[in-house]
Amino acid sequence: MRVSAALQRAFFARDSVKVAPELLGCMVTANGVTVRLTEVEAYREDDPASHSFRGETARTAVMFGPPGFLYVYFTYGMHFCANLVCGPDGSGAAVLLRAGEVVAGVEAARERRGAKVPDRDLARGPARLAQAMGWDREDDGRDMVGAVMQGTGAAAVAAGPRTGITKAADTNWRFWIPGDRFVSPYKRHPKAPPASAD
DNA sequence: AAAGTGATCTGCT
DNA sequence: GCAGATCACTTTA
Repeated sequence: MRVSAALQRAFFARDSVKVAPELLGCMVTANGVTVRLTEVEAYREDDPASHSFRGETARTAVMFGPPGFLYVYFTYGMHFCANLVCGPDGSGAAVLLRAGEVVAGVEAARERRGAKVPDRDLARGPARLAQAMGWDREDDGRDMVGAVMQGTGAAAVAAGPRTGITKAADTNWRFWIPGDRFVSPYKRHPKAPPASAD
């Protein structure tokens, strides 16, 4: 089952913090691989941890564009990560695709990730997921409406602090399917201030 | 715990 | 323009 392009665009046009948990359990297909999302994080313009926080730049242009497009960025000199752009056109919000279960195209995914990578690790981690999907800088700005399908959904959703960031390290905008094996381990950034104790 | 890697951003000139 | 810091990560210890 799939909804119309207009309805799906409207789905992404909402607040990324609302959209993120609803993406869990959804299927995303690209380049011969389909993943079921198990872990995502929300970012938006009023968020110090977001690339969009300091305004639009050449890199973040897609993030400030219309919703439903893919924002791909390159980091740490070797990794790509992928987001689904959210919010209305002109707002800098997106949902980072952090992990998923490869449910179709395992062979294609393993070809990109490496022959001896176990199924569990094919897309468990944002850069791993992007590599499994065959995404790189050329996919920045690609229209994802039609590539995202509602799956069986998530039986439950957990929320907690986002992984690997130094700013806004206690904002609970990471969402995952509790108990799912295809969720990456939480790692606080070594330079982030100690966790708040509430 | 820290290296590896390079684009990007900031804050100077 | 240019230097220095930073970085939504992965891998190997």
